Amino acid sequence: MASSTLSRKIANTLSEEILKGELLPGDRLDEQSLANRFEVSRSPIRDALRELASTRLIEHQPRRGFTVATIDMATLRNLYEASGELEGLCAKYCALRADSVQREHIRMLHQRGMEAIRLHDMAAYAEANHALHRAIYDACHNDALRDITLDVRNRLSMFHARFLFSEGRVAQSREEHQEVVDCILKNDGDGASEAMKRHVAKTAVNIISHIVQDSRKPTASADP
Amino acid sequence: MASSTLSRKIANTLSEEILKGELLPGDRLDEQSLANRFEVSRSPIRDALRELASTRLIEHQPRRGFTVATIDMATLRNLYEASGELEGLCAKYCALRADSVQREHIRMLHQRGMEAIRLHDMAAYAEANHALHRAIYDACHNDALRDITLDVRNRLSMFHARFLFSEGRVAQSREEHQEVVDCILKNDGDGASEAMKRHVAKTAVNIISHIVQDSRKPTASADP
DNA sequence: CCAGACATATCTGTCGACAGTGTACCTAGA
DNA sequence: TCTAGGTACACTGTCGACAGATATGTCTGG
Repeated sequence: MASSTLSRKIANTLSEEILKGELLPGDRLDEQSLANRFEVSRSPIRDALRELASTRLIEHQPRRGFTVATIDMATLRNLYEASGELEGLCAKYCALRADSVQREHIRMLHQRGMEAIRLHDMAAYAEANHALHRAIYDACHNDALRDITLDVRNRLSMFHARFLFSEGRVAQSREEHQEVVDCILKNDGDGASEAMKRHVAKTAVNIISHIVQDSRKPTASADP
Repeated sequence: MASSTLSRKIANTLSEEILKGELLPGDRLDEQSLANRFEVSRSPIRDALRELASTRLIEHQPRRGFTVATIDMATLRNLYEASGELEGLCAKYCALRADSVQREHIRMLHQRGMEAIRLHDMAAYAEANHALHRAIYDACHNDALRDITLDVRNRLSMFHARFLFSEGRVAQSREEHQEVVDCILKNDGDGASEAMKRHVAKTAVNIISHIVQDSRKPTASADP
């Protein structure tokens, strides 16, 4: 996936690092340091940062540079609310419009997730989970809606990249997915929408409790 | 509203020109020409263009520069569908959460629109219409949802900036607004959502027919 | 010992310049 | 006259440099 320009490649690299949690919210993105690291001048770095800012993964303050996006609890709740509604919409239109190939693909991805659970492979489950959600966006037959929904999902995923699902949560998540997939395969748009909204809401509660718990830990300090 | 950096000012200026229809879809945005026009170097122009691209008002193709965004009919329909759902959500949450000041503001803006109709002042109506929709986004008490909805609305408005509402459509629009506002003032979330979706859908049909009609006109060609 | 002012250093915003690529025009041949 | 090839131009991507602004660290006074 070699993009043509340097800035595009750099933007992709930084994007992945943020989504993987290698760059954490609040981290400064220094133009000079990045220029040194990628062995280019500041120009392509600036272009890449502006491009990344468009996805809201990083923030820009005039004369203060770029930082990996941070978030307050209120915005996090708002984003999860929006995400639930958007994913619900995708699920609804998916149930009403997906063709047979797309339905089979969704069924298969759900099964792959269950297989990962059986093997207690949490990384594989996270992968299958992500793929399932994406397949639903793709099958809603509305590219604009798909793009918006995916942007919100990415914005959220960068904040819980470092939290692995617990086995208990995964089992619950599987059941919720089951409902969504059943409704989609039955062409039940409203059912799929409601099931997906419930699923996202429960995920939100789970993640938010993790974050609250995490923020109570004392920050690491250098002891002599 | 003087922003601190040159690029921010330039981005705002260009954004307004696109939204007003002074720059039309497909127009090339030449870095050199813009640099000459604003009497700056290409650097702040590049920054401004990248920033504008984040709103999807303009498009960027590597080594081919920036152009004012164009759209095909399928994407237009998708955007209107997404817009209807998003505005419906804003209306729902607005009906459930708006405080008394916000409700009064919405009622007032609706009345201002009706006053504009009585005076046959289409420009004032367009202004009041836009203000009413924005007030509803603001009162949904979810900034993330508001931002997403506004972005979609702006993306759409650049394509019908040059079509003035007909008197007939305006009268119809007023009735649809009445339904939405009534539901909001009654705290009827689902009613407001459905009314708003119907309103956007009818607007979409109206605008799309205008655009189809417009595209059938022969394009102006230089006759010697 | 703490607070505030000053000086230093780093970083961003902006500028001008060069090289490579894409486009358009012009010419030559069928 | 139309097509194909080549050439020239214009534009974007990238680079290095300078000036203004912000943040940091230090010093002095209370």
